[in-house]
Amino acid sequence: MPKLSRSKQDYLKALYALGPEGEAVVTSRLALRLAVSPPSVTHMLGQLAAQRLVTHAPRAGARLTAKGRREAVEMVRRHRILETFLVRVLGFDWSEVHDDAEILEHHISDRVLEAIDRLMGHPAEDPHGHPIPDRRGRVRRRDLEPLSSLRRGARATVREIRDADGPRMARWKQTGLVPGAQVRVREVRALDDVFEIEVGGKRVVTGSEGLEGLMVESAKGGPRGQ
Amino acid sequence: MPKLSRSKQDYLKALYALGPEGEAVVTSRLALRLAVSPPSVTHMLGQLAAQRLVTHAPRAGARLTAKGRREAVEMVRRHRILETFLVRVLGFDWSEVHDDAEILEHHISDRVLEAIDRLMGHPAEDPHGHPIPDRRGRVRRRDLEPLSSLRRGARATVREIRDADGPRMARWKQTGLVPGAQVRVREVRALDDVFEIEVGGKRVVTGSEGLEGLMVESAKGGPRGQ
DNA sequence: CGCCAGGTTTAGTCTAGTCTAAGTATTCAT
DNA sequence: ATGAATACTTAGACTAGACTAAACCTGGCG
Repeated sequence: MPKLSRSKQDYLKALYALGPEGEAVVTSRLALRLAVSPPSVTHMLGQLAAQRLVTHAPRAGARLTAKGRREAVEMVRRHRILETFLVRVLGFDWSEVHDDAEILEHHISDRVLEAIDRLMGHPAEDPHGHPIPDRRGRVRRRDLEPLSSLRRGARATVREIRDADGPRMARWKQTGLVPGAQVRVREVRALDDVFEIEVGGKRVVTGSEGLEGLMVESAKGGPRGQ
Repeated sequence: MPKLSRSKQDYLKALYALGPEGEAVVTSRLALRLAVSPPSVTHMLGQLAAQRLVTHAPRAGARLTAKGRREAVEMVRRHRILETFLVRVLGFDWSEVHDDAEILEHHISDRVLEAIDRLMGHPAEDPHGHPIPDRRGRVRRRDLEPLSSLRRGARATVREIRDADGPRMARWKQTGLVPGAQVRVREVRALDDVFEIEVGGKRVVTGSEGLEGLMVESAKGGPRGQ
């Protein structure tokens, strides 16, 4: 089994991000995500299919096989361990570690990865709140929803930051929107797209656009508690 | 100025290793070192010359320009910082860190490299005893000689381990031949190539072959004056 | 003084991954 | 039902970096 090229690893990762359970993903969506032309995607899917990492029916999109998913989850594990390392050990801010992890995940050997993981005591979550798959590829799944989908009065806990845009994450961090933060929705105005929430006693007003990627866990007991 | 490809970085590093002060290095020597065919070397030297990183006169070999040497020293710095990190922080043995550093040196960003360097307090030497160039590319030069060149009765201190062969380094380490170790030459028999030395009170007998790459600093006042 | 052996360079090919241009299939609206 | 818009695939070409085969110096020896 030849080791996968960086490019192939990237395709599998993208496929996993867009269809984690083996849902079909169409060419253009993949092309967009990987910043590559559609023909390149078709071409690469052909190769991945030949290696039984995906199935590819013309015009019906591609889906990960079990084998392909294993590879993808492995990359996710690497990425998250590296981000955690960059933050916890090297002291970077979690808003600025994505790109370095993105490169290193392809080049670090298993032994170095495991040594880093051991050094940190096998963390279960990365700095953005994402669960880190274990060595056997199992991912703890949680039931989260976008903060922007909450209704007025709802309370919730921020769990994950799904984004790769540094400045935006830095802004969230500054306003207290970090994993673990308690939030309450004070006002939702669909008309002019205004979202007003309370984070640790502070009021924050924004458009729903500004919350894209913030995933929360709803507080039990419904929107009218306490 | 486009960043250099991994391959180009490797060529420059090899050129530096074989002719650190800009001495001419012939095609075949480079080909051997890089495990690549001679035509590949000629081809690549053409490109490096076009970028003013080397000068290349047909059949006279190539030599690094100042610019090329800067790049090469930068790679050496990266390599040595990474090896130090793998040993000091991740707990690897110095006999087994070369290969990982070899890959990572090409892919780690400046900011991560500097963060690692800071974390370790800007070490001056790597685990094999090699000086780490500073950020401006200055290398502290020392006056060392091969252990195998010492004469009977000479005393010296081991300073550098110039090798990339893991098992061999592990053997040295086990017999106490590590940077800083004091050695005394008890016997040299050129005829049957036997070298008998004393390391920390222990006697070690070997062929001169088995000492290739061990660099020492002669003790002052010893039999090997000047 | 010439010629052979060696290493060096030229020439042409291969692979992986990308691209653009053009062709084909599907879907949607009239 | 048919044509237009959209999306996917095919075809062909480019790049970097490697390779092999063959041509080309050049130096040493007869």
